[in-house]
Amino acid sequence: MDMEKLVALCRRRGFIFQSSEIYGGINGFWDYGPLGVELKKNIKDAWWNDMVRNPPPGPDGQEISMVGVDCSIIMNPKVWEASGHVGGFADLMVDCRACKAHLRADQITALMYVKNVAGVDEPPAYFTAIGDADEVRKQKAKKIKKLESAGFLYRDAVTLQIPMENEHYARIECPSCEQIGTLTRPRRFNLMLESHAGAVLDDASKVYLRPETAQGIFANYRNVLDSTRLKLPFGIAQVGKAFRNEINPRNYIFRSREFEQMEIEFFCHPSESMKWYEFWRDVRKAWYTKLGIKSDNLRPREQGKEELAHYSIGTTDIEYMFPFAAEPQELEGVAHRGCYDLQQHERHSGKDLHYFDEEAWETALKSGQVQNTKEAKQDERYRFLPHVIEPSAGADRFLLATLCEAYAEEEVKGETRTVMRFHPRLAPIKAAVFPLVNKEGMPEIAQRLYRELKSNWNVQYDDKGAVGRRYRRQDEAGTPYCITIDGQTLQDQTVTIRDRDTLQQERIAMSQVAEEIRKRL
RNA sequence: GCGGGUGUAGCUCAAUGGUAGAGCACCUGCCUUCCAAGCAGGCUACGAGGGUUCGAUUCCCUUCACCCGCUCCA
Repeated sequence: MDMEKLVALCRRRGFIFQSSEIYGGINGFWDYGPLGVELKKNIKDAWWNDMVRNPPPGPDGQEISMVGVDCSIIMNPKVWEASGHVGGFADLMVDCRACKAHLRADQITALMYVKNVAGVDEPPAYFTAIGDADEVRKQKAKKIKKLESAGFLYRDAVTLQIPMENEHYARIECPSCEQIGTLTRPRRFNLMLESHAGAVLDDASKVYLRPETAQGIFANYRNVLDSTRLKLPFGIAQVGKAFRNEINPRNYIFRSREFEQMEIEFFCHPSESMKWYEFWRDVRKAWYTKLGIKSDNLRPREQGKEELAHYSIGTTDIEYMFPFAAEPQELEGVAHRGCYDLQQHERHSGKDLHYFDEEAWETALKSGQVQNTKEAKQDERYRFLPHVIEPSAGADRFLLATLCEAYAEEEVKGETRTVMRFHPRLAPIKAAVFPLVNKEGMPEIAQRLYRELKSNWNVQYDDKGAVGRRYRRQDEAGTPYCITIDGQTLQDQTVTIRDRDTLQQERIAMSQVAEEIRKRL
């Protein structure tokens, strides 16, 4: 599939426009047009319905408790200190002044070689490469051999995120162009977008646009618990905008600076966390398949140990094989975050975020296993920080996958037909109503049917041009059903319903149209 | 962020140092009884800013956006 053709169709049909296009656009920001907003809304509604209001049964067939929140985009900046996004947010980066390479400091390993003459070290030599010490040895084998034969000995291996003295740092070579002393010192790039709340533009008024919706959930975890009578395990969900100051937005809407997330934080007892992690991983993958993503384009990928965030016990990326990339790209990450987030917020806020399992406590008390003392209540069997499973999905990324998956061109009677094969549940327009010709009372009947249907669904009426052209127009919009009022309708009150994918028409009673659409959606 | 490329109508493309033309699409009307038919008419463009020039869409500079490669993607 050709991305350029998809982008052109999305623009032509009003799915996606570049933001601020009349001013030349702005890198990393996109607008959804009339069809795009319907598609996106359907995606978010499907997620909310299938995950929050009516989630699938849990691993043991039990009902799952899920509730939602909708938090502010701007929060107290301390939230981002606790979450680690301020300061620790971005990786340390180094730039090469000579070859302009832009590299992650922690991925560059430097091997130090020193020649010791009469108890005094000569200036050291460094060899670097992207990767671990073995990688450096492999890449620089020849040079190292040469140096060793000159009497230098291996002394140490460090990554560039370790602070270093100036005279040493000046002898580091760029792993890309191999020039010595051309690397800048490691620097942090702030990937959070900033603003100011309040009239005065100073550091005290500095606020951040949230880089993820998750922290709003953690910050409200206590509130939700106290206001709902929820018992562990349970999930809190949120759909909303998030912002990241991506250095290099690319690939259409895949990596934008403003995007929408659909996130769940599922809180459970530590001993059950692996079970829930596996549950959500499987549920989330199945959800994409159900909504029309072919499973061979969908790759769940367990992250390797070296990729994992330091607090995570396990993470699965659900990846999709986009046409613009050779490797599958992440649609959603299902992360086992342990108790990291609640622990961080407990430390930074000073508020108690532990969960007290009253049921377990009562049971233990009744059976005489414990004494009713303050100390006993502190036992981690009854009082603990819940573990968290986080399925975090990108709404825009799934929308893009949906577009890529739906796009099809095919030959119909020597003509090329372009059709968006959306899952009917996601299709922006559910049905279109046509009078076959604009006479003999057909438009009036068609209008009446149109008005009836649009009280339930997004439906279009079209009487312009030949009927074949109207069908093709709806194909590009991905409308699953087209209903045509023809001469026979005047005789027997039947209409044809045409299927987008098979092009087959079926004749049904006009009074049954709404019921038929409901059945098929 | 670096290197390369591109930027003329909604789309695909053309021409030109003297302010632009076609096909498709779109709109109006006629015609049309099932998959982009036909006829007539119509709308719409030199990405932005600056410079050179009597005059710039064309030459130069800057900038913005997009594409490809590298890098990055907490």
